[in-house]
Amino acid sequence: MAKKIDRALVADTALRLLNEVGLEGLTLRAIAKELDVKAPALYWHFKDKKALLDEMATVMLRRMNADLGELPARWQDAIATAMRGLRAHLLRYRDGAKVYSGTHFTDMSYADPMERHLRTLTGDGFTPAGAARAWFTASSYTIGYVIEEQAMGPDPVKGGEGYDLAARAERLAAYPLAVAAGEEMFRDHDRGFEEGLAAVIAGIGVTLRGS
Amino acid sequence: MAKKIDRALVADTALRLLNEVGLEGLTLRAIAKELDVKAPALYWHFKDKKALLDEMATVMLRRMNADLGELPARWQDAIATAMRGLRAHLLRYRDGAKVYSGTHFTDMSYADPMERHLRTLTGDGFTPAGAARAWFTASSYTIGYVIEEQAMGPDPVKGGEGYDLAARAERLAAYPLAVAAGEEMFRDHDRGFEEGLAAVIAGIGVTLRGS
DNA sequence: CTTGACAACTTAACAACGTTAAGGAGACTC
DNA sequence: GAGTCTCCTTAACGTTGTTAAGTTGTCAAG
Repeated sequence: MAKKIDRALVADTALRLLNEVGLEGLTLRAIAKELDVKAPALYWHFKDKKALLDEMATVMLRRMNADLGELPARWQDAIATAMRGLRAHLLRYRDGAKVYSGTHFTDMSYADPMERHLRTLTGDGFTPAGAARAWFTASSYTIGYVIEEQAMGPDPVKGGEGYDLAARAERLAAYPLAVAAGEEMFRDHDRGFEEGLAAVIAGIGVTLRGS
Repeated sequence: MAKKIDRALVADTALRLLNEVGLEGLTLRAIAKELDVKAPALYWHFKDKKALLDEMATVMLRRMNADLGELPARWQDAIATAMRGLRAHLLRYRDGAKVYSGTHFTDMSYADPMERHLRTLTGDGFTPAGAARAWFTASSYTIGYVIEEQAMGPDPVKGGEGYDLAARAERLAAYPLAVAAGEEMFRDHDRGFEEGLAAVIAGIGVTLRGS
């Protein structure tokens, strides 16, 4: 009841609430109520709502890095593991990718894991610039993928009704490839992500390594 | 003064205004004022604000497809041209990528160009599913890239002061690769996009073609 | 002409939002 | 025991998306 409130607790509570109400429903008053506090109290800990969202993204990143453990030795596995972890953590929260993307982090906890990942790449034939480019390219793919994934609604293959593919097929009867593409894109996001990720990593090896 | 207002005019005006005020400043009252009309009038043409944003994204897509012309014959060039066009149109508007991503289109004008692009791929050794995966992978990369690009602010190489790289380098003195990565990522977005795109396309050729 | 209907707006108002100003309770210091 | 600092409350402001109800213009039917 009379718990001590600090930045970490606010951000954690906000992330929990995010899963229940989504980004639209994530108001300062709702977060405050969850903390048994009135809305203006949050302004003691954060200068405005954007600062709170930045902190939430930073907490997501910290948790992701905490899950990291030993890095794989092969650079392909290092990138693949990191991107799977990134996607998994973005998917843990409703609209997680939207919250994460385009915020900038409130501390430097990202630097150490990033340095280790980049060192794996440079130790394997990448120039520093090439490693950075590889990292940014894979991250862009992952974030873009998850944004679309979360915007599409629940994965139909996992039970939930995400999108009416039959109706879509009827509207697009004149465009058979577009129909097939829809069925490819709306089904089984896990497999789809892996296929795209494999392509991105393979391409990084071909065009970015050693340049 | 007494122009006829319809959905297309509203969406076009909103897109123009977007460049002046950004997504945060894009209120219904501001859009209405631009049209010499009061805010509730917009509800005659759109059921709510989200429907207007969907229409804006659709207009962006239509303009993109209008710029399309003859498709390149090689599948690599088809994807590269399409993704450069996508990025260029997302960049035409402030927060363009955020508006575009995660909205769903209000008509079927996307189907015909998509079908033609996919046909280029299937005519070049891709299965329908492989072509769809290739398309979605490249689009995810492009959208993710532009979201980060627009969130980072203006390209420092083009004059504007986007981000203080010197201060960043000082904070991260213990992490030399992360410093180098920052300089790679914050400079010259055009070249960075091309390098990542080349990697993605190369990887698509290796892992997705003929499967 | 008048009537009536429909389309395209206006005026007025609502609840909810982010945010600020001012103040109060409780603990810690000198 | 007075003063200061931290952390929160109460009250309020201006804006936002949105709804309800009424007004104007247009046009066809009788």
